[in-house]
Amino acid sequence: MATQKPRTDAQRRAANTPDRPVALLVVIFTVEAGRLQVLLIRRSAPPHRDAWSLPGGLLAEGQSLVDAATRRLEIETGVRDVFLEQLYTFSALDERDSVAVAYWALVDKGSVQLAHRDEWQPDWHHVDDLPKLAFKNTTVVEYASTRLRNKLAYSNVAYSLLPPEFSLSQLQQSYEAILGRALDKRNFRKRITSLGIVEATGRYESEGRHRPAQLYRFLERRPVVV
Amino acid sequence: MATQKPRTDAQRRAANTPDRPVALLVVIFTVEAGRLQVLLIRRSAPPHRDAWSLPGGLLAEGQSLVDAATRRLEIETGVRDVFLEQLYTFSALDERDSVAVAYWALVDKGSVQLAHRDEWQPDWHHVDDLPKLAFKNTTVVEYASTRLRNKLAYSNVAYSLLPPEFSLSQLQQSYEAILGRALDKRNFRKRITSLGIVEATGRYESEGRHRPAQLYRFLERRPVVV
DNA sequence: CCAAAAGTGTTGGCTGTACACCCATGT
DNA sequence: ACATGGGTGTACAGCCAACACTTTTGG
Repeated sequence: MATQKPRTDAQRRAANTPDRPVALLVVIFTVEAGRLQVLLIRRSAPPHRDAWSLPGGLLAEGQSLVDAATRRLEIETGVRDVFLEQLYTFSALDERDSVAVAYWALVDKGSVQLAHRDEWQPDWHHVDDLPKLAFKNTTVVEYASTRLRNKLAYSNVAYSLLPPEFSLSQLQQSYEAILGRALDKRNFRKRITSLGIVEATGRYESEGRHRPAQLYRFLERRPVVV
Repeated sequence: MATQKPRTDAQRRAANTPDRPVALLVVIFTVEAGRLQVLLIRRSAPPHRDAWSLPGGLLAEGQSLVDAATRRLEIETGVRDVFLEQLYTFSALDERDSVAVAYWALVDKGSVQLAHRDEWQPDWHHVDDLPKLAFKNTTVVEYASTRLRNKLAYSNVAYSLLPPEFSLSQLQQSYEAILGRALDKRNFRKRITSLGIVEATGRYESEGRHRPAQLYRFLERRPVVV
């Protein structure tokens, strides 16, 4: 029967369908040093004081889900216009009767400026070496990691992990970090270039004592399914 | 920062994060007569009186999302233990400040017994010929149809659309109804049997004046990704 | 014997995978 | 000259798509 007209509190209680706290979580991934990392916040208030948890908060009045997620992402990292997608909606993550809508995002660590706060301090953590997390946030991170690994295979999501120009080696390192295994260089380059999601810029990156690398960029800096 | 301890109403209002109505929708698909159909409810109360909408309702106190979806599905169709999965969470579907969590399900029409009510009467509708729907439910149905078409390619979800024993022709007809195009018979049979998701039962269906068809069953009557 | 639906194989193209060496640069 | 990482081609296997006729049954 879907939703109806606004009701009084009395009506809601009578029907046993009270309004609920709606929480929003964001799983923010980045890749650095060949490892997949996730942004966590150190809790400075109970419950789970001093434990880590995912960034999030309650949905403000009149706020849409995607707005809340975009806002939270920008608050924590300073970045906008990156890959950000709904992940899943959890109930019973905490002891209360809340519903938690999770989003996930990919960011280029180089363009992130983490929030500085005295409390609720954010920091990056390796996904395969997480501390104890508050609530059931470990489940949420695992769910997001699986989605990311799957999505890597049939989309250009990686555009959001790297600076605008990058070498194919950098891209391959990102893939390897996420998938947790080495990829064959020739096959990787063949596949990526034949997918038509990147193009060479003609510029070269020369850093360190080796041959300069051709720089590429993504044709689209928004989600594309291939 | 995720969720915290229960707050007073005064605290919620001060933080501008009031609790919200949480609605649950279920997109229930079936296949019959070579068409993909979806279950809709005729609204007998405002708003959108006499329009059709998806079955749903507000989340009861202490109820988890999957429980609410399971319950709603059983209320409308009488069936349990079928494919049922979370689809997406929408905000701003209606004029209120609600959040709507949509699920989707696949049922075998033969085992469905539609609810009979004086009001809120449910009925099947062809997906490619929907009436005007209340709220933004057309969006929800399209989203679910897309998910279904995708999932058909790499899972055994169809187990939930057919009786326990069925012929490969029946299965193919279901696929064709969902995908909206004809499939090659030999390739279809080769693919399905080589996926190892079905096995022959040794029994035969003889109905009508033609050659009896070998009956098959799904090895697993729960979601499996292949 | 006719209508209706079941059942069955082969081929060509494409895609993915395995695999090893030479090159350009800076020190 | 050497260490570092960049860049490249081929061969084989598996998968998918196209394609048409024979068989069994009931009427």
